[in-house]
Amino acid sequence: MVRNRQLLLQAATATFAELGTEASMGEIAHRAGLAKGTVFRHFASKDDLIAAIMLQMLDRLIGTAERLDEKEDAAAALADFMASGVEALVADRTFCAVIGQPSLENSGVRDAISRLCDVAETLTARAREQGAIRSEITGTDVVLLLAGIHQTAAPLLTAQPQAWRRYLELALDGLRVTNARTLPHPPHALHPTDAPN
Amino acid sequence: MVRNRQLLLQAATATFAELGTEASMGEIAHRAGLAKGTVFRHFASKDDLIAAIMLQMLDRLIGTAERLDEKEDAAAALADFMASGVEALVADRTFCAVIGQPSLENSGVRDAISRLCDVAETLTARAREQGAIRSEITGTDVVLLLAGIHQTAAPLLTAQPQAWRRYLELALDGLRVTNARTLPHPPHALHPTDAPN
Amino acid sequence: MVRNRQLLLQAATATFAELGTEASMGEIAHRAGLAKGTVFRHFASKDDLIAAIMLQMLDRLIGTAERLDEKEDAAAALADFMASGVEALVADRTFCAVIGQPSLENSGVRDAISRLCDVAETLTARAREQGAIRSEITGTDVVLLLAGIHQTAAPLLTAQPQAWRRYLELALDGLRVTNARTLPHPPHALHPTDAPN
Amino acid sequence: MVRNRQLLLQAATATFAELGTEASMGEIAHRAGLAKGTVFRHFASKDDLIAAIMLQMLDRLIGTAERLDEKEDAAAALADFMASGVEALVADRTFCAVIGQPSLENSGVRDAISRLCDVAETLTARAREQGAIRSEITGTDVVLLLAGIHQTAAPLLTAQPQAWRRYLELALDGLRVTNARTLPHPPHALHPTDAPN
DNA sequence: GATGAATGAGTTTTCATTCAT
DNA sequence: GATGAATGAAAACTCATTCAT
Repeated sequence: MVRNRQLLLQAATATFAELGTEASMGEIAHRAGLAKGTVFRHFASKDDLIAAIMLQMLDRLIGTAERLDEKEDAAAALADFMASGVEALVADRTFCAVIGQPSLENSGVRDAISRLCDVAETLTARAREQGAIRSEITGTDVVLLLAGIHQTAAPLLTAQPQAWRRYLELALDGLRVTNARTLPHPPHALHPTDAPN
Repeated sequence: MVRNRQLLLQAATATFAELGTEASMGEIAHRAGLAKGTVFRHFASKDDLIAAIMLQMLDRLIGTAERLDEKEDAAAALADFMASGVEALVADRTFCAVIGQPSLENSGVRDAISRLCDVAETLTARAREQGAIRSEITGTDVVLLLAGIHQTAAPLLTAQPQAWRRYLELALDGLRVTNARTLPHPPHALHPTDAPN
Repeated sequence: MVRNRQLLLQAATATFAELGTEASMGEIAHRAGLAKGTVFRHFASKDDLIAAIMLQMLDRLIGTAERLDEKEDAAAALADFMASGVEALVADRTFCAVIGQPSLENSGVRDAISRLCDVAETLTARAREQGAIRSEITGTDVVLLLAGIHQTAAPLLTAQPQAWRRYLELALDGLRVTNARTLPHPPHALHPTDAPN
Repeated sequence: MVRNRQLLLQAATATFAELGTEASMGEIAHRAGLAKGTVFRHFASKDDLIAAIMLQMLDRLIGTAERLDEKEDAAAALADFMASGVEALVADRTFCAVIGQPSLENSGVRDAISRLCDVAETLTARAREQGAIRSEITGTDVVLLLAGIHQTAAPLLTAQPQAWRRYLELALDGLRVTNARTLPHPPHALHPTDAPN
């Protein structure tokens, strides 16, 4: 049933957020009020479940980016995008843990990350053109920063759930600096095999 | 034997850096050229071993900070400290993974983090007073940023091991901005439960 | 539906032949183009399904024996019967695997095996009387030899699908010897618990 | 400890003989009076355990063959070898179940089977030369017959543990026939990739 | 002190079987 | 009658931890 799938995704998201990816499938089943076997009926393996959660979040974030791209003010759109992104990570540690592991060789997730970088680049390009941010910043930079900002605030998560706003603003201030030296390392794509440009 | 303890710490650091915290005690023992039982003679549990590694790294970092505090140029000292810190994280994923988990209820590590925040605050205060960075930035902010910058570059780690330099510079640029709005969330200590001083 | 039953028996026969008795009910349902639940509507349990397949094969073999019994030449009839029997086993490993397990306490199968031994005995008796085979050989011996001959050639099954013919002939040569010593162990019925007749 | 290894091999042999290869590692551990983990300390996987059992039996059988080869009377030596072989199978069904599964891609076992065929061929060759058996029979035929004879008697195993002697004699009588037609299918090696001859 | 064999709880995953639709 | 979602009892295998030698 489609409702059980939702139940499982919710339970898994919450469980992974709380215990990390090492949380057991049994725990997730229990929290969803279902039997172990049912988890495997919906997601063939633990990796599949993790991938599904990440895809869900990535798709949401891509949608947000596309909606924000219709805004006139590119700088505000970019800031809103980053706020949405960090907030999504705060609600679900899984994303962060897995985005750094290239071992998750899930093509669906890889593709979604590429798409996310693409829409981020669209937003970023407009902000660059409007002179709102440094000219050297790419969409991939912006996506990478999401996880970085989240991580910065993560140790405070329980005591200060909104602390990420402080570090997001700090990062935005860094992006907005226009009279600074060129950054010391060139930008790079996350999955450079995607397309030769 | 005190030499075995060193062997184990080295092997464990390398193993955790490579395989993450899920690496088994057996693997660590093997890499140290010792038997499993010996690991438990030196470290009562896996968590203890992890804590010892973190302590080692934190102590090194505290030492670095203290040495840098003797420098005249506070801004340069702070930048060097952050570079050392991020580099240490890059060399050892364990730190990052654990710092966000308040579940590591190890008082030794908590104390060391507090001390690190203290020396970082000393460095930061001088930079603030010299007008080199925003007046609202605290030592804790700086410590938190270490993990954040590392995480930002983490997905590129294999392909671009030096990418963290790009994001460190970006963060420093954010810190150096002086004409920006006040940050939206107040600063906070990492372990506010410590005795109030 | 009676047609679904046929579909299932065919699919199960093929599946067990290919994958052995460990093949899953789901796989069988899938190959039959039906749902798992339907398998259980037709066969109360996996053991029941296996028993049904064996019954089918045994019935076919009994029919063959009855038809061959009308032949004049008893020796040829017996040889043909054995060839049919071994060929049936070669086409379906299940039979062989299960015949040796007294754990399959299925009375239908036991009865069918008894009937098979009976018709085999009819054929064998005529061959004995015609002096074509040793006088001490029983129908049960002949039935047991079917599985034995199949097993002899089984390791070559993939590379040499017809190898059983070699060992069938060898066995027949053994049966035809008339000047040999009496066999060292007396003949026995397969299911001596059957009503004494 | 070496004694536990023996305990496990014994328990596993008995368990597999009784329940077939589907018997669980847990059951084996239990029968050996050891914990589950201990089984895996001695045998890395279930397949490894099965392979170890088969190797043990094959090595014993090879030894027997070599000893018998010193006998003057080649026919008697061959008969003794076959009796030993069938008896070994009767004591351990595992061998039979696995010899037919080329899926057990264990090179150690494959090599041992080859060696067994080689010594069997040595025995067989002498019997052939002494005119005691048909000239077309190979060592591989003899090895294959071991499992076949065992299988023939298998259904009687509980009621008549010695019934295999009846079918062994029958097979020997087949081998001894010298005035029979040539067998219909040529002989073949079990692992023809071993050496081109 | 060091060893490594033994332990057993815990993990992912499979699958026969049941049952509401 | 048919379906396939749900179940939960195994199964193979891992690993932190203990302890006799």
